[in-house]
Amino acid sequence: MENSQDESESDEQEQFLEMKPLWSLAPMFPLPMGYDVATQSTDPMLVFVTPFRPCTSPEQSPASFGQPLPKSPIPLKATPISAAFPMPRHKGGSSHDPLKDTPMSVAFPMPRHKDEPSDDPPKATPISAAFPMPRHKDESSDDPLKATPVSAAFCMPRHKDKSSDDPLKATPMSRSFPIPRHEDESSDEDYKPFSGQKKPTPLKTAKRIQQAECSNAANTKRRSIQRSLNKELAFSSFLSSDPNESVEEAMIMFDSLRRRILQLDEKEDAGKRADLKAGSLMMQNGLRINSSKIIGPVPGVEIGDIFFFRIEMCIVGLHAPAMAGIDYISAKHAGKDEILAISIISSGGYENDDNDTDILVYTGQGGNSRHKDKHDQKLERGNLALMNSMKKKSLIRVVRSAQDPFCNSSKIYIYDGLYWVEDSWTDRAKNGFSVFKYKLRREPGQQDGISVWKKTEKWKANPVTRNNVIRVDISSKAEKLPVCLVSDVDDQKGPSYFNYITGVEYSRPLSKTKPLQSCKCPSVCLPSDTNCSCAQLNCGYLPYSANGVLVKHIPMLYECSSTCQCCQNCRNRVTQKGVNLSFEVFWTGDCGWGVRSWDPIRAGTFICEYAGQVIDETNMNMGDEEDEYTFCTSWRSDKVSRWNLGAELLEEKSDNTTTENLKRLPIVISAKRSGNVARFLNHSCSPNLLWQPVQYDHGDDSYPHIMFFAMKHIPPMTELTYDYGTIGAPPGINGKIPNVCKLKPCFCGSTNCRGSF
DNA sequence: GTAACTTCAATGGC
DNA sequence: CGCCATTGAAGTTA
Repeated sequence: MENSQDESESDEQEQFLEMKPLWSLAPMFPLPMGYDVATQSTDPMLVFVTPFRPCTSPEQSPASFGQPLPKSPIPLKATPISAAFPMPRHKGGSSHDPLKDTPMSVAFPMPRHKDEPSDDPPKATPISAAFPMPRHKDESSDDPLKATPVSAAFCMPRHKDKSSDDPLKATPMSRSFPIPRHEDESSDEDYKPFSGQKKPTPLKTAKRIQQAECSNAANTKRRSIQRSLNKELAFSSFLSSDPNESVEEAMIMFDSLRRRILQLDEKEDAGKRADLKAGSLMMQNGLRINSSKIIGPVPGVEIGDIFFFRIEMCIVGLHAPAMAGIDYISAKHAGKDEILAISIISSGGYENDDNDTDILVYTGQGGNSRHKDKHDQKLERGNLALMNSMKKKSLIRVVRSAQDPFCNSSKIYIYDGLYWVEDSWTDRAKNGFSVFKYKLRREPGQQDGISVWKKTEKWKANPVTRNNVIRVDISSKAEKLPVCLVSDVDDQKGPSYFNYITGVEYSRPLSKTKPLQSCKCPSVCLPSDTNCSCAQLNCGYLPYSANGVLVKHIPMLYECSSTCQCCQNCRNRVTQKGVNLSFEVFWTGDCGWGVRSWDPIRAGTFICEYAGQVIDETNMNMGDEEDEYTFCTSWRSDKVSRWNLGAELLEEKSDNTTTENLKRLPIVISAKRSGNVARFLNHSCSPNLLWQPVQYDHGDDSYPHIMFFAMKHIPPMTELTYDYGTIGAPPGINGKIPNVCKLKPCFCGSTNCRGSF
């Protein structure tokens, strides 16, 4: 994986090569950066073994060679544009550029919402108040607030009374500061954020109760479960000063909450709209970012970032309205006499499907309510804002949507950067009423967004259309989908030879002390069935959501086994069914070969197993040299525990058992001679994958399968990485293997990079 | 196909 | 005018 590439070790490799022809295409190559390969060791994670899977044999698939591609091997996700400020307009118009005129204004905090939680929720409140805020560059302003900049900051729950210091008036910026509140935290009731009613305000108590009663009566059958956050835990979140990290944390927290709420609700047979529950819980607790509306890029959100729910874009400040497709800044807050559009979401209804991804024809809003009479669209609200933006040549963020390839009923939203309105006219909708149309053009010079999707969709349909393919399928059909080997850089022929297998191979028998789990559930295991013995093993819940995503990281995950009575469609069988994504192994440059996916990946999705030969740590000797193709469990990233944070916020008390109980396992897996795509996963200090021990085919818990899952939503063509390193390498290994502690320089590029691993 | 749900800007009362 | 409670608009999700 990382740096030292295969190529480095020539000697050994040659031997391998000789033995197997297969796809030996890849002879060795010069070492990339001069590392001494021999010393590289990875040390890391846990490991273990599992049942075996036959090694696949190698019949090679015909390698196809593509033509040279432009080089930019990796679409870096650097933050494009200036992360902080809106870009200068392009051609004419600069003078009108709203941005220039009033830069600050864009950063104004939005008006608060009256009923912020503060008043009532004794429980809900505090949280955010303590967060430091992330800063970003706009500080420039002369704003007195200097200290903490701005907008980027989290919005906190505010309190209404304290008016005097009300930020609004005096210094707009300040609003975004977290302000701890004390007083009224205690309100009379035990408010739970997501009760059926809307946010209560004290004065409305009577009405609220009334509403609640009504709604309870109406909902006898589908109970709405109230949940609240554990404040103490919430404190620890969002501490980063880096907008990218803050956004990441908010997104991770949201989905963790959402998955856990769904899991809890399903157990009580009341699951519904967990996205809204998680979202409003965060909003009401001030756990959101970039709440001040701004024109231009949103700090921490990059072009190409994907979202699976509308409310996610609201939480990170990309697009505030919960439903409306056009977000705009009101005249008052913009300090102007007109409202201006700041972002739109194209849901796909009118998408012109030319391959021209720089143009978007967008339909205005309104006139199409299902509950009221249809009518002509009016030039007001979003429609008016877009018209004003056209006149001012003001930039607008555009979010496009695509069908989720793994879920027919859902959509994925892709942030595609800045556009400006070039033209507008009225048109006649199918229902006969008139609608506004706006032609938007993408600002040139931005990194790829939706255009990446067009390419990957084509490649998925036919991998040969991918340029610079070295081999169409290095798995030789061992995987359900081809694993493409590509290099957008000349001179790379491929990694040295290895045998592609999809699982682990054991060198000695596993302990049979513990019987295989076997539930008696008929058909499929159900979340509400408290008798399911498999659910009991997994801390009392089915570990996956209905769509197969991992809910929480747990010490050991037990999937249903061959002795369970449930069928293959049971939701508790996920990793045992193998890889489901279209991967490509590509040349990264500094980090050697890496892995990325042509599919968009939702947080919690199963990625792949760490396949290889299981070596018992205690049996390792000098001959078993640790190298970059070795997996062990010594290093655990703290990000893994943070991945569970949202879920833990819902618990009555914080039991850190999940993460604390993780013990190092004796298993060590070597993927040097045999392995799968996982052997090419690189290290990153800011990883997007985590590994989870999983058992389904044997009872030896010291040697579980090591399964990788996505920690966040991962756009197509983004490198997949996990955090591993030598820090914390087991003493046993250190003693036996020289050089194991030698750190390798890290090129992950994340802001919190440790520099080496 | 329907039901249930959200946030925010605008409005209107005091 | 300022404050704030209420209303209406917008569409997504399962």
